[in-house]
Amino acid sequence: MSEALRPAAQRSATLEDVARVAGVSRATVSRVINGIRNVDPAIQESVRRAVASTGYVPNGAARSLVTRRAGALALVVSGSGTDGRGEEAGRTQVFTDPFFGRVVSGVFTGLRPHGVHPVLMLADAPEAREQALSYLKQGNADGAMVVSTHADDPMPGLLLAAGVPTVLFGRPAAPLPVSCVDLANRDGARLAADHLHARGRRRVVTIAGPPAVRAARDRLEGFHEAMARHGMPYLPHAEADFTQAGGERAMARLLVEHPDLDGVFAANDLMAQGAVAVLRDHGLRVPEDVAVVGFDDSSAATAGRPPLTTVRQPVEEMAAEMARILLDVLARPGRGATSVIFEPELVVRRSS
Amino acid sequence: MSEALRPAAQRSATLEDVARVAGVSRATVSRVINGIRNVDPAIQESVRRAVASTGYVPNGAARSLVTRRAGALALVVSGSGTDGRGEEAGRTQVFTDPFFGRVVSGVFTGLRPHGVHPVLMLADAPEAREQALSYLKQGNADGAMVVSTHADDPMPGLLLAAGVPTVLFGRPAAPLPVSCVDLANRDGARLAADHLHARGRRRVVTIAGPPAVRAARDRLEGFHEAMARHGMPYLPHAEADFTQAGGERAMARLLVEHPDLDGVFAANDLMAQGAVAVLRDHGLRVPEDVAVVGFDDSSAATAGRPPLTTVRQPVEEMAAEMARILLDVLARPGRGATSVIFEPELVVRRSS
DNA sequence: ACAGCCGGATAGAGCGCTCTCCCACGTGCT
DNA sequence: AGCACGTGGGAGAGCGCTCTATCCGGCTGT
Repeated sequence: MSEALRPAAQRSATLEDVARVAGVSRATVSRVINGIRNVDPAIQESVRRAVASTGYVPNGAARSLVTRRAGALALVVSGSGTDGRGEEAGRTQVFTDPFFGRVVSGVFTGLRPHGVHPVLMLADAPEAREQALSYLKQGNADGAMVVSTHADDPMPGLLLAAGVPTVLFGRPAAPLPVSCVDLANRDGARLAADHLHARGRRRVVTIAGPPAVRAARDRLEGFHEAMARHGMPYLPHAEADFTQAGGERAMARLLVEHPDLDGVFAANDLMAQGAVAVLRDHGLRVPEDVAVVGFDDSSAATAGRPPLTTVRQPVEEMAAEMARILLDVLARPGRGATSVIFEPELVVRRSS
Repeated sequence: MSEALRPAAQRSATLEDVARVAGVSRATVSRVINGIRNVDPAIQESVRRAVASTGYVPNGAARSLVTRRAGALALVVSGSGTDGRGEEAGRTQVFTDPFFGRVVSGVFTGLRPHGVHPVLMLADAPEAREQALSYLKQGNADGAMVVSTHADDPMPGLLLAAGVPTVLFGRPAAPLPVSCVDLANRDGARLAADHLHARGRRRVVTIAGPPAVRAARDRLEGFHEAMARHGMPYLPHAEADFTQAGGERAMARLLVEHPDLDGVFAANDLMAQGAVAVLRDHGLRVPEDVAVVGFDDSSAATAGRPPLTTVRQPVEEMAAEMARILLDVLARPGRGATSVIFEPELVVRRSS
């Protein structure tokens, strides 16, 4: 909480005041304001006038106290400690990733019609996790949408245990009875594999995401599986951290070991972009010499030269659906966990 | 508010319960929990045990009701309607911009030590503005940090009128008595101008941001002013929307009219990145044929090839300072508006 | 030894709202 | 005429917490 404090504003009007002005009871004013039950139109009108003249605004805390709802939902960015970088640098990394922006955008889409606002919480370290958890238990938000990066992230389990209604972006690693939205990552990787194969690429490498991230593993496995079906059981791969710089380093390493490669699949667009940059640095042409396929179809896919062929993940839609599911859980509790899996789609651009 | 609703969880423990278990009064428990005034250590201990055994968590709404503090602050992204694009597309654009991510990161830095969480609000249209405003007036957040894109944005004025403690990122267009953080944009542009001039560039063009954005105007004017001092009173410029695609279009236009240009200053890195891409598409080498200087020093500056020379705007620090100022205003109200202006810095990389 | 203090704990009055009763007054049916 | 019922409105009991005023008991000072 800290020492936050509203300035000594003059006492603002309460229901009581409005009731007095309108010459009715508190209950009636409340009814008009919340649009509940029938109230004589004439009285409604006079109440409305009283509201306007007093400049009345309902007090959220008082309302929450009795309704036991906060009218806010948490958007929790969880997992991912600061991998060696400075604390803030790691944070900037996370929030600067187009993925995060798309999630926020989608969440707004899902929440806006209901007048609910997202509270941003970062649970990247044990104490931050505790803080976030206690904030939620205090009832400051009615539920949580969790974007969890690491598979072994304890946050979903903790939230579940705390009885906080929760929806995840991405299937949980451990089998938890919790709702989620996710992408068919393996299928997406297969699309990329089939495409590279169809383009005649036979010396293909992969830049994978962190193995601790479930989506990263699924993409890698899906890709390898599909390639195996095309008769290529072994594929070199390097791991990176979903950042462009990481992608660059991985690409450089792969080039040393496999100078004759002719195709690259990266587990996200940022890394693919890094790969393209390094390939060009080495005098290789994309796509003539090396075809590159990314994943996500984020803004990074169209930002670079050439624009990336990529596997589309409809992050905004997924996030909006996540918000809708949570709202739904809150509206009628007690129903089992649901999950919505989105289908990926290949978007062919000039990098392959 | 909508129909959000907590699930029928079993009644959680209240202060009363804890008091009963510990065999003391409610007031004493409250004191222990809030760490206020002297309480006998032995009693403190037994209260703590009672808290643990009951799993007590204070109810935020009840506390807010009496303390008149929410323990949350709003981060308002204001202005910028959806310029023709779809509604969600525009939102994604805003949130995907590295600038937004850096602001969020900085806000966390400033807020974390105080256990306060940011509530994200988007005020991009009249009704959204109303919604945000009423949410704030209800006391759901104790104050607002506003990132306003357009100079004629009414939000700061409305917040001020509503008595909501406010701090702006960027000076307000109209002279309002409101605290803010900002960058010395003109000085930053001057650094860019001096640098390009020192590099011997004499046919320089500018890709400006939307004239409705104050920072964009300041950068343009500062640049022109400095160039005039170097004996170049007239410089062609094109306006764009701070996006990479916009930067590309602007660059293409400028190339048609001024095929012999040898220097480009863009009002942010995203547009600079677009400029580089288009220059290369035209077979021009950066920096040999054309030197490019961006603005912000965002992740986009180091993402492309070549990495951009740019004017550093310490967005994270600025946002953290904005949060600190707001916290300060809340802690001791009634003091006049303050402003903190940050100094830009030239970061020379390979694009110039 | 008694007034005067003071640390330590309690009682209880709200904070502003919602919501469940309950009442008064028609209306329609038997 | 009598009764059930529906409809519009009021009274008042909390929701869980903080905080002021108050009380209690033991210690000091003269």
